[in-house]
Amino acid sequence: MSRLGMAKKARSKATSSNQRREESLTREQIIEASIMLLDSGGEGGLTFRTLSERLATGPGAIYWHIANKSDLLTAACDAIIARTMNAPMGSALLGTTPQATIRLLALAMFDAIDAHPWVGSALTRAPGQSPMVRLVERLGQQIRAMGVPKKEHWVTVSALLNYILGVAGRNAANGQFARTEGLNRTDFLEAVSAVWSQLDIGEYPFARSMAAPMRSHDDRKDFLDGIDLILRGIGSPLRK
Amino acid sequence: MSRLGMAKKARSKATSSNQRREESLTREQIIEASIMLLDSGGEGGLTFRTLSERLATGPGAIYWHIANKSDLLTAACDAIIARTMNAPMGSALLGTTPQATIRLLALAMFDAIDAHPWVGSALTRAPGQSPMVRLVERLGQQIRAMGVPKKEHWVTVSALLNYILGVAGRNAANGQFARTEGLNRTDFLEAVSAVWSQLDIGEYPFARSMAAPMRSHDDRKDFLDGIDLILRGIGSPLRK
DNA sequence: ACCTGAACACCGTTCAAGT
DNA sequence: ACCTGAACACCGTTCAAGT
Repeated sequence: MSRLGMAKKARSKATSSNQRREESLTREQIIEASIMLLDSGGEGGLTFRTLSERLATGPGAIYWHIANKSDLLTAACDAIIARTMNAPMGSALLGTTPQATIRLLALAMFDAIDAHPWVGSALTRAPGQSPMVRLVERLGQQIRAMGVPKKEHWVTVSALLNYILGVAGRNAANGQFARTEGLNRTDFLEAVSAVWSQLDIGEYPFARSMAAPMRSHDDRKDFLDGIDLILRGIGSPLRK
Repeated sequence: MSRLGMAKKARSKATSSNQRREESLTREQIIEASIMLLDSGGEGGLTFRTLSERLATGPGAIYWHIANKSDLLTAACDAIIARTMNAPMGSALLGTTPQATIRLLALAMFDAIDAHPWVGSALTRAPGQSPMVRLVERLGQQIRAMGVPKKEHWVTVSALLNYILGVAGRNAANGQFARTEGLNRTDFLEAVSAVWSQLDIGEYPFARSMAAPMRSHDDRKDFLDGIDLILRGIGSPLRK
């Protein structure tokens, strides 16, 4: 569309009349375009062909700047996480308790993954890489501030991290699944709730009883309640 | 290989001389073969072509019994979860505390996802479907038995579920990632730990301090410790 | 140094045609 | 009712050839 034309013009203009400007494709441009494609088209929306169209080049050009698709996904994911962890909530955090800060961090991640659902699965596929490092660092500093003994740092950060990524990822998957079926999230939950409410009462009594809360629940609120549950566990003495 | 030949012979023999035996491909056969392919070749190992080779048919035949690949993955996933939740740990569970039962259930899931790493991501992509129902039911019955008030059932089951699937999934992803890089899990953790230990100390002090525990930790033990952390939270009174 | 774009070896899925 | 297998419209990735 016009976007393509503009990109092409901008680049050729830079090449012809502006020497100091980056004349060539940059890694950042590629990642930025990837994020837009992932946001609008889901995981399947990012293709070396659509991407190169958007950047007004050939598919081969991208491989000069990026190793492969997995590399590209990790980089896009990292960009989102970096933005989220460095967001200007910084000042609001000072002076409150570490618990409150953890809640804010968790909520920021929840909202980021909600806005960029593909981040959920990308994070799982890139263990130990830079997106994860950023997350662990921010959570860890609050765990330290809470006075959790060093021996428990690893378990504590792992419990929080996995809960956050687990719920946020599942929430995002709900949204994507709903979109695939052509429903909005409310209608989707309505539909799942309807199915659960008709489960065999002898075999699935508990799951059946979850149909009602599923229909009326607030994803963000429940997410925070779970964080509180874990924070409570962190604060409690060991049972045995 | 010989397996292919055998399958072919068995089916043609059934067709020619045994009337009551299933002459045609069944959904179960397809799912079973899919599980084997997924186990040995990872997510990319399941292909309609490899699958139909293994079943000694054409790719089109599978579509008579299965809607599409997503349907196939969910069905394979459900088969694993069903087996895991109905495993003969049943008798050992009676008479112990609900907490102990939850630990056993969680560990069974951890081991199942460790043995079938593709289950982790398949579960995320099929929210609200039958695999999930089975899990929620088993966990929920124990939550009831613990005397958790009804109002907290939803949050509690969601916290446990997400922790279990989150950690198990991440653990499985570690294993797969390592395999892709041609390492075993120990060497992989060693490598990640080495990278983390060289992070900038000003920017990532906490993540850096996690390098050591990452090298020496026991995945299953840490997983259980996290479960205990959450169980502790469930047992504690609300803070405010 | 960076880009082009055709080519390769795959995918999931469909569908006329068979039995 | 169930299967065959060629065909379609895609993928990610490579690589000779260009500038």
